[in-house]
Amino acid sequence: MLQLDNQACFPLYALSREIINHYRPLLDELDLTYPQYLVMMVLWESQPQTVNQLGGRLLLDSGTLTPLLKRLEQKGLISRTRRSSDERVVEISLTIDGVDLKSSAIDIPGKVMQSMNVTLEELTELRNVARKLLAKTNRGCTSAGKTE
Amino acid sequence: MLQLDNQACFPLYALSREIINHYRPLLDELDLTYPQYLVMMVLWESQPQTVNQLGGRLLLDSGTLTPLLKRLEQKGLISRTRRSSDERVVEISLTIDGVDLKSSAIDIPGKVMQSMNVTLEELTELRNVARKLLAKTNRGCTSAGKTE
DNA sequence: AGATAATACATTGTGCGCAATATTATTTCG
DNA sequence: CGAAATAATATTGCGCACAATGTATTATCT
Repeated sequence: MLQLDNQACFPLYALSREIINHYRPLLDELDLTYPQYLVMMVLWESQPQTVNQLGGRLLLDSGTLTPLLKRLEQKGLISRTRRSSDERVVEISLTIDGVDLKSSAIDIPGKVMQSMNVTLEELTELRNVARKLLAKTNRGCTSAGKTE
Repeated sequence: MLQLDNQACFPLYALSREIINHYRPLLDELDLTYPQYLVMMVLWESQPQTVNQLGGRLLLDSGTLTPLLKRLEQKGLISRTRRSSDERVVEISLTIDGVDLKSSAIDIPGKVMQSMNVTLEELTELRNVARKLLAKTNRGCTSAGKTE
């Protein structure tokens, strides 16, 4: 019928923005945007990582990441250094401040859940549905998933 | 654990972008962006609508909509006219071309489903989960739903 | 080794999203 | 009625996303 409510994509698009809006006041305290927070989270998991590795994990290209990483560098949270054995590659490492920021971020997911007034079950359901479809449409890209 | 894969928001954020990326080549043929397509869809349902009404439906504010609507106007798909009985309000109507474009858009959802290689059941599940959470976090805003 | 291709990142330009603020028009209230 | 409050849209500025292109650097292939 080509109606907004019949589309699967619109609720997804709207909900994604809505959730990020709930992150915003919490991330403001850390002086991070949501994409910057994602990059930091990936680096808190494993470090250092190349721009390519970050992009593979977050499904973002250098056109998005390069300026974002420069901003994180300016904030003193990361360092960007060319790999000596391959000057094409830029390795992203956390600074002390970058590592330390994790402790301030640790309670953000809980607070977001609370402010959105949703249960863990609902979020888990959402996550599973989204991950399933993401895996289908994005063959291989998230494959670096030795995270668990 | 503050890991990317534990977050509900990241798969949602990534999947939302991923789906929109599948819309892109199809929308390119209509010279529409995804948000522009959403606005057109809302107008195809009901017309005319004020900027506020569109924003309430799509959860977007005038800071996003005003320039977007100007671009749709430039393309000759909509007209923007101040309501004479209340000069604050801008009414958005479809032009003939705007109405006609619907027939070219009618088969987009099916093509997207196909290109993403997902089933209708999966999309329905995704839509229902997303709508449920959207309704919870967004009390009242989608209430203008006389669309069914 | 030298040309060609491939790789990794950077740059440019466009269009969102959103906060903050401005502008104009209407309501409300004393 | 006139001032203050409210409402609807517009403007400005910043940071993504993404396409297209550019620039080094490394790999490949005679």
